Amino acid sequence: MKITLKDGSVLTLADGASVNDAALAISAGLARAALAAKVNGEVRELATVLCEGDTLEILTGSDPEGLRVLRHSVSHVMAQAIMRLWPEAKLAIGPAIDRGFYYDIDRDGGFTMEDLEKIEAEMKKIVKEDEKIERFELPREKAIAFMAEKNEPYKVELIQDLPEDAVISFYRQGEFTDLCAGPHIPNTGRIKANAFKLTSSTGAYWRGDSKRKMLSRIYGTAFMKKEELDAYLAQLEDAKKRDHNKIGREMEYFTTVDVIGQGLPIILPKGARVIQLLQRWVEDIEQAHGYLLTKTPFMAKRELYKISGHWDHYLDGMFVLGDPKDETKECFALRPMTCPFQYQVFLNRARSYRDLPMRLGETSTLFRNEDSGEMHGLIRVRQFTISEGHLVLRPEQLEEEFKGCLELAKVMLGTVGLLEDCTFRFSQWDPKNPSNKYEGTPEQWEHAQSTMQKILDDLGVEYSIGIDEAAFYGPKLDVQYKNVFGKEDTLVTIQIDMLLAQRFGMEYVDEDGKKKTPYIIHRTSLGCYERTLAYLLEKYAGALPIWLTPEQVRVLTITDRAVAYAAQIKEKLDAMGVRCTVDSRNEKIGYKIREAQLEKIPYMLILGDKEAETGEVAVRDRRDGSTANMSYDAFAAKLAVEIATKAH
RNA sequence: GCUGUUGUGGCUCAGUCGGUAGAGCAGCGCACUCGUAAUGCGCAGGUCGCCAGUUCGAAUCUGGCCAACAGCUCCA
Repeated sequence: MKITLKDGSVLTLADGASVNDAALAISAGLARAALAAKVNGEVRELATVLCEGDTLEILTGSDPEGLRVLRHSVSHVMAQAIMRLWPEAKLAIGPAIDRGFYYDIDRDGGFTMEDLEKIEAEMKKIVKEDEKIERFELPREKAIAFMAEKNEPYKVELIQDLPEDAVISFYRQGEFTDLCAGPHIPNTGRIKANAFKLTSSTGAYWRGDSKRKMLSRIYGTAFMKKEELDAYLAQLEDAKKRDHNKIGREMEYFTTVDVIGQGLPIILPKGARVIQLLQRWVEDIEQAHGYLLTKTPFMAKRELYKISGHWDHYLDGMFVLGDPKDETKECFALRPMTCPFQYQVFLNRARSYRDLPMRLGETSTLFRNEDSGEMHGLIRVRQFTISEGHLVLRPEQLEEEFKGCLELAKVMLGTVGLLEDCTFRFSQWDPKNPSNKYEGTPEQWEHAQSTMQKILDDLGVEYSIGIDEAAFYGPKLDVQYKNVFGKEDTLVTIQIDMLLAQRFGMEYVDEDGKKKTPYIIHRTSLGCYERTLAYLLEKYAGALPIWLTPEQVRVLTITDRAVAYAAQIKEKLDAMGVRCTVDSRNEKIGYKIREAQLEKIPYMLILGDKEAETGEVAVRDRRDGSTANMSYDAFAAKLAVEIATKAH
């Protein structure tokens, strides 16, 4: 028979040949490195028998899909090791994930780091035993009985929840058998004993449901070569050095204090300056894009939130002042969003279609009573300020205005340098959501979502779909960003809302003299300033682009004789609006340079007798430590260009 | 909220068996006036996260609470 390989070439094999035979026919080296294969586009294992006309791509550790198969098998080996060490443990699920794998296990007391070492040692034995990994299938009832007999209640539940017609497969290696759809590598010996590592142990709810039991999850990762594992672990360590929560505190951008409370960071002068720069910039750009700046209260009576629906959907997340249940007394709540406040601007008087689109922008501080375990540095806090905005629209303006919002957000994210690492998520409702989260009719949702989809497709936006990620009033386009630990959060959001205008009685008089209900877009342009600052610190490892950095230039004197000259230079820099300080302390120049370097100040001007005499400045560049003597004017010109172009 | 780890001067950390706290850096003072990543000497700084309990005696043992970190769940 003939099969087609990835590069288009045709391989002739005996009938009944397997993927492994094909790999051997290509080269012995490939057969040794092979972990799985893509047959007609589907990931299959090496034992798969090929058919005439199949297309074949052999997968090794250098293919992401091959690595996934390997890691999935390593998770089985880990489960086997755990069952050898602690036979009373109960297995839940153990998939491969982006950076490795995990297995959820029910065992009293969880696992300590010492336990992980024991497990690793046992895993190495299993690798050495080189057990064959074999697949077999069982009919539903037998499969349930099999796992019940093994006293694996989680596996029984998993099988029971499979569709009636599902193929129920198992994988066996030595004495260990696990319920699993596969595919897997052919034998445990193909795992490199020095190229996997168990990285952490933590809690995770059974089936991701916080009402159910918390199991112990062990995370690990695996590669084909020790060097790849070492490089990965080194890269993780390196990423942690960029953690904004560490450098943001060390470099004095923010801090937290016990007596103020969780999720309420103190933004220190450097952080406050960066946020001020961002806010001014955003407000100015939005003004240029036709936004009207508003300033609305931080709190309102309970009645406002009842109209908006937040009282019903969001009460737990709000800071309430007063007794929320006592209807005889006034009760206020700090705002968790700006929508109903900003709508009052529209409602201020009767509106004409000529007023639309009405683009309202506000640098808006919000308060959300997050659960105590959710706070994280500046990324997840209880009080934060966003570049909020609401656009009130005629229906036919929706598409163009949505595009405008996306373009604006892209320009801003691009300017600060974060756009290249962003991904887009189309957050949709889940009509099956059991907790009655969503308002509006299926028709309204269908309309809002199909409109958004059309816009996204027209714009050629590459996006993933997030089911059950919508707001209660409409679908969202979320711009997502990952922190140094790989955890993703929303940076910017653009939402279509076809419900709230009606609830607030927002209307406009159309050309035909009839009153109509507008559409609304909720959007942010640069998102939450605290969060954006956090990501900027991580992206640039604390060395922010020069237009944003709190201190752009530091003037360092070599001796007291240069102090007067330094003051002259500073005066000139001040006059051009450069953020600059003079370090005229009586310290050695190396000491001052070291400090400025650690503070990641872009330029140092080092001034001594020579410079005072010639009227030049010695410019030291933070990035490479290079120095060059030049006239002040030459430096000022270069600096002005870098700041004006917002270089990064 | 849940699981786990952690909490000692501003920062990084030491502190043995329960006997009342120690270093480096930073800060302050003095001397040095120095050419591209740490000059020397000296001084000061802590209710050991908070509150109870056990004990003759608690940084150390027990409990509760608070906060920080990672993960889960939730979310901008």
